[in-house]
This record gives sequence, structure tokens and C-alpha cells, in this order.
Amino acid sequence: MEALDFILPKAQEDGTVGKALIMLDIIAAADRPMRFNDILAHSPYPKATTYRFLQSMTNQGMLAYDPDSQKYSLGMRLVRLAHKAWHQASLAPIAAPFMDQLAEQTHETIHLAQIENGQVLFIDKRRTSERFETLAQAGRVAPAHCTGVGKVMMAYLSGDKKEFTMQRQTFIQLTPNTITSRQALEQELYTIRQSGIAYDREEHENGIISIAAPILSSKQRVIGAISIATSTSRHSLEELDQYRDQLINTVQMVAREAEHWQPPNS
Amino acid sequence: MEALDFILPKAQEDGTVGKALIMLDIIAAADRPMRFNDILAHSPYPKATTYRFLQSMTNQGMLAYDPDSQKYSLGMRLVRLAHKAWHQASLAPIAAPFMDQLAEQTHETIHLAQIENGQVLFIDKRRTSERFETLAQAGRVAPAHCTGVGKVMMAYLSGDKKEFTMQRQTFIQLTPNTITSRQALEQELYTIRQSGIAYDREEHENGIISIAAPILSSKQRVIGAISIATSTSRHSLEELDQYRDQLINTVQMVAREAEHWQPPNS
DNA sequence: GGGCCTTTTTTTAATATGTGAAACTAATTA
DNA sequence: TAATTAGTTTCACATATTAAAAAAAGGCCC
Repeated sequence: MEALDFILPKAQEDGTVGKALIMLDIIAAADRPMRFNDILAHSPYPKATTYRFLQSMTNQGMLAYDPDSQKYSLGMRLVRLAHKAWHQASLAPIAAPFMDQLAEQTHETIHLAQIENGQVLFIDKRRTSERFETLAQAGRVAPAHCTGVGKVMMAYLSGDKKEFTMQRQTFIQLTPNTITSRQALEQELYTIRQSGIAYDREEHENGIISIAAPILSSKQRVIGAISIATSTSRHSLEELDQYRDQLINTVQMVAREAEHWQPPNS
Repeated sequence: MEALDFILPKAQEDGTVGKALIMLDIIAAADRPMRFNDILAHSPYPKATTYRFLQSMTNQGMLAYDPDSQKYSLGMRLVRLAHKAWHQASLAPIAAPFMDQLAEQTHETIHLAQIENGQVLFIDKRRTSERFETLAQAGRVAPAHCTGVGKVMMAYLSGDKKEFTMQRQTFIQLTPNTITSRQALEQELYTIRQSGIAYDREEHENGIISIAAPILSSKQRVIGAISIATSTSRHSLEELDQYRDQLINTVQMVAREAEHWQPPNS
């Protein structure tokens, strides 16, 4: 919830609509149903306004209100809409066969991610071992500055969006290897652009490494990224790097397919 | 898309917010990215207003706009929010262990559903050929009048919500057994309330039958439903009925757990 | 259950913001 | 090039916002 205060002030005003949507983020960030005063404390808007937004959002099914506990939580309309979003606008349906193939070839965990609101948004995955924490299901987010997919997507972002994303990085240190300054990250992004590949050297989680490549549109716009992840107990970074060509081949095939189909993201 | 015109006019006005959210439903209903005029044709609002809504929603990440094709599609912010909604507000996390158990006992497909906007919204399932826990499966909708979970949830709805849901039923005939009139459905709901169990007698899809029971809060409010589904080639309805006690036992355990935990839906 | 405190909801009214018919520009088609 | 359609902007007018205050609804203690 502390992270919220860092994220919200950036939200550019889109009038009433934009304001009301912040309610959703407040409740999402809390990770649990909230009471009115709870929400109000995090809301940048006055009591009466916040109250009405919650009412409208609840009527609309974007929030759910439980009269017994007097708590608001996220509504199931979001789940219905997201199901459509995933199918009609994410790269997942296009990338699915290629991800299957890559998982089969490598026997490692494969992630498909896109960038959303300055964060990494995981869209799909393959070959997750049950015994390890399911790090990324569809809809899960992670910081961009300390993940392979995050860094590789940032490396290919253009002016405005690059700056927007960079601004949102908290540079929170999650492991000893996490990149914790903008300067260091800029240097890393430069290196990544040179090679077309990003590595996660236990920057997000101790013992987890990955290799990631961008999915680029014909106009060199990043539309997503795919990574192969493993644990240091299974492989070294050098061993993981052997999958490099297969990974690049995969992202290129996905990109070609995405172009031929309908481009999804702005 | 024709179904859209049936659903939209019902949307009660929640000021600017409610109006703007209709844009999401229009694009979701179309099942593909849409151009401005395409959307406008389905929008109940004037050109300028529709235009501004689309702009705001796009800025907010609820929609994505592709400048090349000039098409709007659903945004990835929905996927991020829905992930949280599923975890924090749906019955799925609570019901998960009980669904595992039921799937293990019956070796049949288990569905968990809630009611949303007059439709059945599938939240989780077990024992399907593909076994991911992604939005690819959660978030799918079906009509309430011709599914076991839909009928059993309607049977336990109270005045206002019952009427709302009934109004939204299209009574579209999907198989020879589909209930196609309000009167017949009311009769069926009465029978269901007597027994506490609903059957889908190939009403939604030929060859598919199911048995469903409601998840009720301590105040007898429906908060969801669970069904066991199979195909007529595997079992008769009578055979399926043998799981009846196990199913009732399961929904009661979920209900108890949900009570003790935090009640999710309004 | 009755009193006391806290939280939630409703009500005002001035002020700020959103709305939408119409006018305009850009892109397509004939 | 003109005609048609698609997309964007404008501005008088309608609606939403919000400060303040107060009413209603819960919660809690004895």
C-alpha cells in the first residue's frame, strides 16, 4: 500500500473517468476488501466524490460491496472483461503454439509478458513446476527494472513511453544483484539493445535467472517479450544462454504472426 | 453483436462513469478490435461524447489503440485488475481445495461460477484437458437460463436481483431441451428451490449434462455455485445424480469457509 | 437496552467540468 | 476533382464536483 502513493500521483487526469478508475487501483493495491474510510485515506479526492465513485463503480459491477462487512472489493465485471481482453488483445493466443514449442525444446519455464503502466505484466506461461512458487500467472505484475522481460522491453521503448516507464521504476532492491539506479539501468538498456537479449542475473529473486528477448512489430515497436527462466541449481547463465538462438527464433516467429494477424497494443 | 443491443439499454445511468464503461462492453461484445465508427454505431451516445470516452479509456489503459489499424481493443489494465479481483474477491481461492477434492472423487469436470450482469460467469474449473490457471478459462460467460449453475443461482436470488437477472435472459434456444420461456423457467426454479439441486439436461449443449448446487451465505444469499459436468456418452443423469450428496457437502464446506473468511460479492 | 463515540451516508450550493449539436478537417472513394 | 465518409474540435449549455454540515447507522461499553 505504500507503493500506491508512489504510483497514483502520476495518473494523468482524464476527467471524471480517470478519477473514478483510480478507485480500482486503490482497492487492487490493498490486496484485500476495504472499508470506506480505508479507501478515502488513499483517495486523492474528497469524501463526497470518493463516495459517489464507489457507488457508481459498485452499480457497474467494477466493484463489489458486501453490506455485512461494509467492504468494497474488485468486481467480477473485471474478470469478464479481462477474459475478452486476454483473448482479443493480448499476444497470448498468437504466441501460444510457439511457447508450447519452446517449452518442449527447453524443458524450462517460459514467460510471455507485455508492458503496462510501467510494469511488467505476465500474460502467459509454460512449464511451471508445482513445487516452486507460481511466480507469474496471467495478470501478475513485476517491476520492470529487475526482470529480464522488463529490461528488454524498456530497452526498445521510444521517447515518451521510455521516459514514462523509467519514471515509474522504484529501483527497489530485491536481491544483491538488483539494478538500483537509473544511470546503471540506462547503461544496461544500451547493452541490451546492442545484443537484442536481456539477462536476469538473480536480480528479481535469489536463485532465479532468465534470458529474455523482445517481440517487435515491423516498425520496431515492442509489443511484448518472452523469457526462458530457470534456477541456478539447474543451470548456470552460460548454460541458459545456449537457448539464445531458439529464443530469438521464437520471438521472431511470434512477431511475424502478430503482424500478419491484428496488432494488439498501442 | 446483435445481443449487445439487448444488453446495453438496460445499463442504469451512473453518470459519466457508467456511460464511459459501456465502451468496454461494446468492444468486449464485438470480440475483435473496432474502429471508431464501428464503436459509434453501437454507442448510445453522440459522436463527440463517444470519442472523448474512447480517448479517456485509452489514456487509462482500459482500452488500447493501435494507430496503424486505427482500432481500439480492450486494454491490459483490465487483465492486471482482474488478476487481483480473482484472487481477492472471487470465491475461487476459498473453493480451490474443495474443488480439488471433488474432482479427485468424481473424475468429472467441476465448475465454479458466480452470477454477473445476469449471466453465468465461470470463475474456476477442474479436470479439463488443458490445465492452466489463467484468464483463458476464468472469465468465460454463459447464459443463465440454460445452465445448471445459472438456474440454481437464479433459484436462490431475491426480489430485485431475481427480476434483473430474469429480464436479461434471452431464452435463446441452444438445444431441443433449452427452456425458452419465462414461465417454464419460473416453474423450473421453483422445483430447484424445493430440492436444492439443479440439473442441466442437455439444455446448453447437446451431449453435456450437469448437476449443480448453490453456495449460500449464512443469510441464504447466493454467492456462487458449483457443478459437476459430464457427457451423455460417459454417464446418464441418474448416474450423475449419485454425486449429489458429495456436491452438496462440497458447497456447504465452501460456504462455511467463505463465511469465516471474507464474504466477497454483493 | 441506553448512552456515547465513530463511521457512513445524505444534503446543500457555488463552482468546476462534462456534454453534444454543429462545424470542421482528414481520409477515402467515385 | 468532387462526393462521401471518418475522425476531431468547438463552445453555449447541462451536469458533476465538492466543502461543509448534519443525519443516519453501526459499534461498544456498562
